[in-house]
Amino acid sequence: MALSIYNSFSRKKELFEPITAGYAGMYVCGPTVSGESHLGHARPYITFDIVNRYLQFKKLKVRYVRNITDAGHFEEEGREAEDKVSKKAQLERMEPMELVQKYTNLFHWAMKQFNCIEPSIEPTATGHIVEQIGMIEDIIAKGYAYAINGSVYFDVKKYAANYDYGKLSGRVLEDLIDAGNREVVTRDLEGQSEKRDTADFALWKSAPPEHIMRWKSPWGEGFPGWHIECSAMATKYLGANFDIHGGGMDLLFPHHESEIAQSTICNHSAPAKYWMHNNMITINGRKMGKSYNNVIKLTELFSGSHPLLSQPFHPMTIRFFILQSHYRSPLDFSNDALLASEKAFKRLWEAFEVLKNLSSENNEIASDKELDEKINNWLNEFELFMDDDFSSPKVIANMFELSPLINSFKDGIIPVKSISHHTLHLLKEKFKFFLEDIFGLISIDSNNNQILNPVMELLLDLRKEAKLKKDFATSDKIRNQLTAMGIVIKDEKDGGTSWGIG
RNA sequence: GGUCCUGUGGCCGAGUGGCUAGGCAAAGCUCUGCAAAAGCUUCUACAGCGGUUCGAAUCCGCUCGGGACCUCCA
Repeated sequence: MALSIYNSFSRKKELFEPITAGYAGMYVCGPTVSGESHLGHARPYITFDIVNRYLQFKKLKVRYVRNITDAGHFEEEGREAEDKVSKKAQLERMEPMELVQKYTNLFHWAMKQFNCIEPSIEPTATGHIVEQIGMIEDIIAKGYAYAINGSVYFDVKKYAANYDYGKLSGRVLEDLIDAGNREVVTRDLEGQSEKRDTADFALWKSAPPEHIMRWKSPWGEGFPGWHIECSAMATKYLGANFDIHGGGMDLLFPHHESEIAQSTICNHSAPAKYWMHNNMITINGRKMGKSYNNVIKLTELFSGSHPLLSQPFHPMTIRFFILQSHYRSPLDFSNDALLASEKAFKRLWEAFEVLKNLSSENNEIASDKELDEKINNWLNEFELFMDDDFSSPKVIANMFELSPLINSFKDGIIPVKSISHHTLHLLKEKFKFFLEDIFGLISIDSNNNQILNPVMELLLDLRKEAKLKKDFATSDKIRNQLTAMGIVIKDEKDGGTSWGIG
């Protein structure tokens, strides 16, 4: 019953104890909507969807906040750089909110495909400029930030002198400064020279004349820094202290470290009690990311339109693929791995469908006590495994242990009476609950076609008649042609026939 | 250069010092008019070297390989 979560802050698994009994506040860093989401982005949102679902199962009232980063230094790929210079006619120019809207819509669509539950609040950075400016003013007033040339920077050196800077990421300030001085940091950051120290980060950036996104502020026209938006929105909707802060491992530094610094100054404490970070999706061992030029967009996955893909992949296949590994392990993408997941998921789902139709009247006593007990053990482990830092792969392994048994019950290889009706009931209940409600998986089948169903029934009837007359030429013709069309026929042990696409 | 992570069978992936994770692929068998599906069986691995221990994939050290972060990044 006790849920343990690996806390990146302590680098240990810790018992999850909500700050306020019965409630859980969770903030997850959402997408930057300046481009299309790729497979790597899918992981945190699916991971924290499971966390959200599981916390609710633990009888907690969850407030799940996931932001949309729609402010910053935006450019859309492919568009002319000069678009940014506002000398074109209104309709020809790139309207920032148009870009943001396009990718926000696409993101929401993808989340729906993945069957992710919507967050309780999905705040946008542009909708919280006032709060961000307020927080920056507070930090300046407390002496931990300075304004220069219309920009505001956080004074990391001063912060580090009084607080534990780098605790989350295990970083030492001196190393960062060294790195900066040694010019290991190759990228020439805009405004780097005006900072007092290379380790300082921007809270507010002055916007050059051609910059498309700009707001008025006490320091001139500009736009907010990346880190402050999360701090401002998290504080507004979850308070100074909340339970879980989540995101990808790559956000640990500097993003989350900076959030801690900002919140510590404004709210006198680090924002979250538990920090959760999912690992990266890799491709040929390398992190999938824009800068590596190795991304596979979600639209490409769903449609199969990428040179590395042999076919389209259903969103549920991808969800299952992600659940088959632990969220803190790196997960290597490949077409073969996805094909394997697709088959595995189909097999598991078919067993689940079979299970729904099993019944064992009022069989009070299991004739095979050992089997009955084994099944109960596997089922009990579902929750134990999830309690252990959301070990979804282990739950899935147990489901695969149960699948051959379910199929054997159906085919009569093992009599259903072997287990008590109580155990069967539990099996049905837990399988359904964990598969659908916790893992959020839904049927991949598209068999519910109003027109196709009766047609298939007719064809299967004709085939059955032919088989009875030993007219195998006809029965095989029906089967083979259907196979060629991508419809698979399965003859059941009881004489019936089922069919499926793919 | 610094900090951290990691190296598991053909492939993907769990692994809390002692008892077969699991999936995909492959092979054989059962069932079947033949298939498919399903069931059963086989394939027993932990980068290398050394150490701790009654016992190590799991702990420690070294070597080699891969990766992440230090810069926008899920």
